[in-house]
Amino acid sequence: MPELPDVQVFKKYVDATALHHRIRDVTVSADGLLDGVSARTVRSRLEGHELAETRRHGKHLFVRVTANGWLRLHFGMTGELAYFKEEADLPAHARLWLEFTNGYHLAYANVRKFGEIGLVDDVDAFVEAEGLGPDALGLDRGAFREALAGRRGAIKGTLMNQAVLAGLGNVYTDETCFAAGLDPRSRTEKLDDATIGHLHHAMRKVLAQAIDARVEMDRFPRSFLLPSRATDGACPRCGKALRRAKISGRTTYYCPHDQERKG
DNA sequence: CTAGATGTTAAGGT
DNA sequence: CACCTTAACATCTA
Repeated sequence: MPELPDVQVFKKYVDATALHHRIRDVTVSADGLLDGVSARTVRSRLEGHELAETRRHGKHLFVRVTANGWLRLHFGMTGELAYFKEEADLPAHARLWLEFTNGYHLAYANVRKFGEIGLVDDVDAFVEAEGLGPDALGLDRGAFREALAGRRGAIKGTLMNQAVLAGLGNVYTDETCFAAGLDPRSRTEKLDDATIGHLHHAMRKVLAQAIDARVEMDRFPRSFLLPSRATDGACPRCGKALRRAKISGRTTYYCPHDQERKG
Protein backbone atom coordinates (compact mmCIF):
# COMPACT_ATOMS: atom_id res chain seq x y z
CA MET A 1 0.00 0.00 0.00
CA PRO A 2 2.50 2.54 -1.13
CA GLU A 3 1.69 5.96 0.23
CA LEU A 4 4.27 8.32 1.72
CA PRO A 5 5.16 6.15 4.75
CA ASP A 6 5.56 3.02 2.64
CA VAL A 7 7.82 4.81 0.17
CA GLN A 8 9.85 6.26 3.04
CA VAL A 9 10.37 2.73 4.34
CA PHE A 10 11.45 1.62 0.85
CA LYS A 11 13.91 4.51 0.80
CA LYS A 12 15.49 3.44 4.07
CA TYR A 13 15.54 -0.13 2.83
CA VAL A 14 17.51 0.81 -0.26
CA ASP A 15 19.85 2.98 1.83
CA ALA A 16 20.54 0.04 4.13
CA THR A 17 21.05 -2.57 1.43
CA ALA A 18 21.63 -1.65 -2.18
CA LEU A 19 23.88 1.42 -2.24
CA HIS A 20 27.53 1.39 -3.34
CA HIS A 21 27.59 -1.96 -5.06
CA ARG A 22 28.55 -2.18 -8.71
CA ILE A 23 25.62 -3.20 -10.91
CA ARG A 24 26.61 -6.23 -12.97
CA ASP A 25 23.36 -6.95 -14.74
CA VAL A 26 19.95 -5.38 -15.25
CA THR A 27 16.74 -7.10 -16.26
CA VAL A 28 13.65 -5.18 -17.33
CA SER A 29 10.31 -6.90 -17.67
CA ALA A 30 8.07 -3.92 -17.40
CA ASP A 31 5.75 -3.69 -20.36
CA GLY A 32 3.64 -0.61 -19.87
CA LEU A 33 5.39 0.58 -16.72
CA LEU A 34 8.27 2.35 -18.40
CA ASP A 35 7.73 6.09 -18.53
CA GLY A 36 9.33 7.63 -21.58
CA VAL A 37 12.31 5.29 -21.66
CA SER A 38 13.08 2.01 -23.36
CA ALA A 39 14.19 -1.09 -21.50
CA ARG A 40 17.45 -0.84 -23.38
CA THR A 41 18.08 2.69 -22.11
CA VAL A 42 17.34 1.70 -18.52
CA ARG A 43 19.82 -1.14 -18.82
CA SER A 44 22.59 0.88 -20.36
CA ARG A 45 22.20 3.72 -17.87
CA LEU A 46 22.48 1.37 -14.90
CA GLU A 47 24.89 -1.36 -15.89
CA GLY A 48 28.42 -0.88 -14.64
CA HIS A 49 27.39 1.91 -12.27
CA GLU A 50 26.39 2.09 -8.61
CA LEU A 51 23.37 3.35 -6.71
CA ALA A 52 24.66 6.29 -4.74
CA GLU A 53 21.82 7.90 -2.74
CA THR A 54 18.05 8.15 -2.52
CA ARG A 55 15.46 10.87 -2.36
CA ARG A 56 11.72 10.80 -1.92
CA HIS A 57 9.05 13.29 -2.89
CA GLY A 58 5.49 12.29 -2.06
CA LYS A 59 5.03 8.77 -3.35
CA HIS A 60 7.99 8.91 -5.75
CA LEU A 61 11.33 7.32 -4.91
CA PHE A 62 14.45 8.54 -6.70
CA VAL A 63 17.70 6.58 -6.67
CA ARG A 64 20.82 8.30 -7.98
CA VAL A 65 22.97 6.31 -10.34
CA THR A 66 26.62 7.32 -10.25
CA ALA A 67 27.29 9.83 -13.03
CA ASN A 68 24.02 8.96 -14.71
CA GLY A 69 21.04 10.79 -13.24
CA TRP A 70 18.26 9.24 -11.18
CA LEU A 71 16.11 6.16 -11.45
CA ARG A 72 12.52 7.07 -10.58
CA LEU A 73 10.16 4.51 -9.11
CA HIS A 74 6.45 4.96 -8.47
CA PHE A 75 4.70 2.08 -6.75
CA GLY A 76 1.12 2.53 -7.83
CA MET A 77 -1.17 0.45 -5.65
CA THR A 78 0.82 -2.75 -5.41
CA GLY A 79 4.51 -1.97 -5.91
CA GLU A 80 7.28 -3.17 -3.58
CA LEU A 81 11.04 -3.67 -3.34
CA ALA A 82 13.07 -6.72 -2.35
CA TYR A 83 16.80 -7.15 -1.75
CA PHE A 84 17.84 -10.79 -1.79
CA LYS A 85 20.64 -13.14 -2.72
CA GLU A 86 19.25 -16.25 -4.35
CA GLU A 87 17.60 -15.99 -7.76
CA ALA A 88 14.94 -18.31 -6.41
CA ASP A 89 13.80 -15.48 -4.12
CA LEU A 90 12.95 -13.21 -7.04
CA PRO A 91 9.46 -11.90 -6.21
CA ALA A 92 6.50 -12.72 -8.40
CA HIS A 93 5.73 -9.90 -10.84
CA ALA A 94 9.26 -8.49 -10.67
CA ARG A 95 9.41 -5.74 -13.30
CA LEU A 96 12.98 -4.56 -12.85
CA TRP A 97 15.84 -6.20 -11.06
CA LEU A 98 19.52 -5.45 -10.66
CA GLU A 99 22.28 -7.89 -9.91
CA PHE A 100 25.22 -6.47 -7.99
CA THR A 101 28.78 -7.71 -8.02
CA ASN A 102 28.35 -8.83 -4.40
CA GLY A 103 25.89 -11.43 -5.66
CA TYR A 104 22.79 -9.76 -4.26
CA HIS A 105 19.78 -8.46 -6.20
CA LEU A 106 17.39 -5.55 -5.86
CA ALA A 107 13.97 -6.06 -7.42
CA TYR A 108 11.05 -3.75 -8.05
CA ALA A 109 7.88 -5.83 -8.22
CA ASN A 110 4.36 -4.75 -9.06
CA VAL A 111 1.34 -6.99 -9.55
CA ARG A 112 -0.73 -4.42 -11.36
CA LYS A 113 0.61 -2.06 -13.94
CA PHE A 114 -0.24 1.19 -12.22
CA GLY A 115 3.32 2.00 -11.20
CA GLU A 116 6.03 3.76 -13.18
CA ILE A 117 9.71 3.30 -13.86
CA GLY A 118 11.55 6.25 -15.32
CA LEU A 119 14.83 8.10 -15.53
CA VAL A 120 15.22 11.75 -14.60
CA ASP A 121 18.20 14.07 -14.76
CA ASP A 122 17.00 16.47 -12.10
CA VAL A 123 14.64 15.56 -9.27
CA ASP A 124 13.50 19.09 -8.50
CA ALA A 125 12.82 19.76 -12.16
CA PHE A 126 10.73 16.59 -12.34
CA VAL A 127 8.67 17.58 -9.30
CA GLU A 128 8.10 20.99 -10.82
CA ALA A 129 7.16 19.65 -14.23
CA GLU A 130 4.73 17.11 -12.75
CA GLY A 131 3.04 19.83 -10.76
CA LEU A 132 3.50 18.00 -7.48
CA GLY A 133 2.78 19.94 -4.33
CA PRO A 134 5.20 20.13 -1.40
CA ASP A 135 6.05 16.87 0.33
CA ALA A 136 3.61 16.18 3.15
CA LEU A 137 6.44 15.67 5.63
CA GLY A 138 8.41 18.69 4.52
CA LEU A 139 6.01 21.55 5.12
CA ASP A 140 5.34 23.52 8.28
CA ARG A 141 1.99 24.75 9.46
CA GLY A 142 2.19 27.97 7.51
CA ALA A 143 3.06 26.20 4.28
CA PHE A 144 0.28 23.69 4.95
CA ARG A 145 -2.28 26.47 5.32
CA GLU A 146 -0.88 28.04 2.15
CA ALA A 147 -1.23 24.74 0.28
CA LEU A 148 -4.90 24.42 1.25
CA ALA A 149 -5.75 28.02 0.44
CA GLY A 150 -8.14 28.38 -2.50
CA ARG A 151 -9.11 24.70 -2.47
CA ARG A 152 -12.74 23.64 -2.36
CA GLY A 153 -14.69 20.51 -1.69
CA ALA A 154 -14.29 17.74 0.86
CA ILE A 155 -11.06 17.91 2.87
CA LYS A 156 -10.61 14.25 2.01
CA GLY A 157 -10.20 15.11 -1.66
CA THR A 158 -7.95 18.07 -0.96
CA LEU A 159 -5.54 16.02 1.14
CA MET A 160 -5.38 13.27 -1.47
CA ASN A 161 -4.67 15.72 -4.29
CA GLN A 162 -0.97 15.36 -5.14
CA ALA A 163 -0.88 18.86 -6.60
CA VAL A 164 -1.88 20.29 -3.21
CA LEU A 165 0.57 18.26 -1.18
CA ALA A 166 2.40 15.11 -2.16
CA GLY A 167 2.28 11.85 -0.28
CA LEU A 168 -1.14 11.16 1.23
CA GLY A 169 -3.39 8.53 -0.34
CA ASN A 170 -6.70 7.05 0.71
CA VAL A 171 -5.48 5.27 3.82
CA TYR A 172 -3.39 8.03 5.40
CA THR A 173 -5.93 10.70 4.53
CA ASP A 174 -8.48 8.76 6.57
CA GLU A 175 -5.94 8.26 9.33
CA THR A 176 -5.11 11.97 9.40
CA CYS A 177 -8.76 13.05 9.56
CA PHE A 178 -9.39 10.53 12.33
CA ALA A 179 -6.39 11.69 14.35
CA ALA A 180 -7.57 15.29 13.94
CA GLY A 181 -11.15 14.43 14.92
CA LEU A 182 -12.35 15.96 11.67
CA ASP A 183 -15.16 14.66 9.48
CA PRO A 184 -13.61 13.93 6.06
CA ARG A 185 -16.62 15.52 4.32
CA SER A 186 -15.85 18.93 5.85
CA ARG A 187 -15.42 21.59 3.19
CA THR A 188 -11.82 22.71 2.87
CA GLU A 189 -12.79 26.30 2.06
CA LYS A 190 -14.71 26.61 5.32
CA LEU A 191 -12.08 25.33 7.75
CA ASP A 192 -10.75 27.90 10.20
CA ASP A 193 -7.08 28.40 11.03
CA ALA A 194 -7.18 26.45 14.27
CA THR A 195 -8.72 23.41 12.57
CA ILE A 196 -6.13 23.53 9.80
CA GLY A 197 -3.42 23.74 12.45
CA HIS A 198 -4.80 20.63 14.16
CA LEU A 199 -5.00 18.84 10.87
CA HIS A 200 -1.37 19.63 10.07
CA HIS A 201 -0.26 18.41 13.46
CA ALA A 202 -2.29 15.23 13.13
CA MET A 203 -0.91 14.54 9.66
CA ARG A 204 2.71 14.85 10.74
CA LYS A 205 2.14 12.68 13.76
CA VAL A 206 0.34 9.96 11.80
CA LEU A 207 3.02 9.86 9.10
CA ALA A 208 5.86 9.76 11.64
CA GLN A 209 4.17 7.02 13.65
CA ALA A 210 3.54 4.92 10.54
CA ILE A 211 7.18 5.25 9.48
CA ASP A 212 8.38 4.40 12.99
CA ALA A 213 6.23 1.27 12.84
CA ARG A 214 7.81 0.46 9.47
CA VAL A 215 4.22 0.42 8.19
CA GLU A 216 3.76 -2.98 9.77
CA MET A 217 0.16 -3.16 10.87
CA ASP A 218 0.85 -5.00 14.12
CA ARG A 219 3.30 -2.29 15.19
CA PHE A 220 0.85 0.57 14.67
CA PRO A 221 -0.26 2.54 17.70
CA ARG A 222 -3.61 1.52 19.17
CA SER A 223 -4.99 4.89 18.20
CA PHE A 224 -4.77 4.04 14.49
CA LEU A 225 -7.86 3.54 12.38
CA LEU A 226 -6.24 1.38 9.71
CA PRO A 227 -6.27 -1.99 11.49
CA SER A 228 -9.98 -1.59 12.29
CA ARG A 229 -10.88 -1.46 8.62
CA ALA A 230 -9.77 -5.04 8.26
CA THR A 231 -11.14 -6.35 11.55
CA ASP A 232 -14.30 -5.45 13.40
CA GLY A 233 -14.87 -1.96 12.09
CA ALA A 234 -15.01 -0.50 15.60
CA CYS A 235 -13.64 2.94 16.41
CA PRO A 236 -10.39 2.53 18.39
CA ARG A 237 -11.37 5.54 20.48
CA CYS A 238 -15.03 5.05 21.40
CA GLY A 239 -15.69 1.48 20.25
CA LYS A 240 -18.74 2.40 18.19
CA ALA A 241 -19.09 1.18 14.64
CA LEU A 242 -17.09 3.03 12.00
CA ARG A 243 -18.96 4.42 9.05
CA ARG A 244 -17.97 3.43 5.56
CA ALA A 245 -18.84 5.82 2.77
CA LYS A 246 -17.74 6.91 -0.66
CA ILE A 247 -16.10 10.34 -0.29
CA SER A 248 -14.12 12.07 -3.02
CA GLY A 249 -14.48 8.91 -5.05
CA ARG A 250 -12.80 6.59 -2.55
CA THR A 251 -14.03 4.25 0.14
CA THR A 252 -13.66 6.18 3.36
CA TYR A 253 -13.78 5.01 6.97
CA TYR A 254 -14.52 7.43 9.76
CA CYS A 255 -16.16 7.61 13.17
CA PRO A 256 -19.36 9.71 13.18
CA HIS A 257 -19.06 10.03 16.94
CA ASP A 258 -15.45 11.22 17.18
CA GLN A 259 -15.01 13.13 13.95
CA GLU A 260 -16.73 16.49 13.90
CA ARG A 261 -17.98 18.20 10.79
CA LYS A 262 -16.55 21.70 10.56
CA GLY A 263 -17.61 23.20 7.29
C1' DC B 1 -19.10 -14.59 -10.60
C1' DT B 2 -19.02 -9.83 -9.10
C1' DA B 3 -17.33 -6.13 -6.56
C1' DG B 4 -13.79 -3.69 -4.78
C1' DA B 5 -8.81 -2.61 -3.76
C1' DT B 6 -3.69 1.42 -1.39
C1' DG B 7 -2.95 5.31 -7.37
C1' DT B 8 -3.31 8.43 -11.43
C1' DT B 9 -5.64 10.84 -14.99
C1' DA B 10 -8.75 12.00 -19.08
C1' DA B 11 -13.09 13.90 -19.75
C1' DG B 12 -16.90 16.31 -18.26
C1' DG B 13 -18.95 19.54 -14.83
C1' DT B 14 -19.16 23.85 -11.84
C1' DC C 1 -9.92 29.94 -16.17
C1' DA C 2 -9.13 27.12 -12.28
C1' DC C 3 -10.70 23.75 -9.87
C1' DC C 4 -13.49 19.57 -8.74
C1' DT C 5 -15.62 14.92 -9.62
C1' DT C 6 -16.17 10.63 -11.86
C1' DA C 7 -15.00 6.69 -14.44
C1' DA C 8 -11.58 3.90 -16.22
C1' DC C 9 -7.29 1.66 -16.20
C1' DA C 10 -4.85 -3.97 -14.94
C1' DT C 11 -4.94 -7.64 -12.03
C1' DC C 12 -5.96 -10.20 -8.06
C1' DT C 13 -8.77 -11.63 -4.05
C1' DA C 14 -12.84 -11.90 -0.91
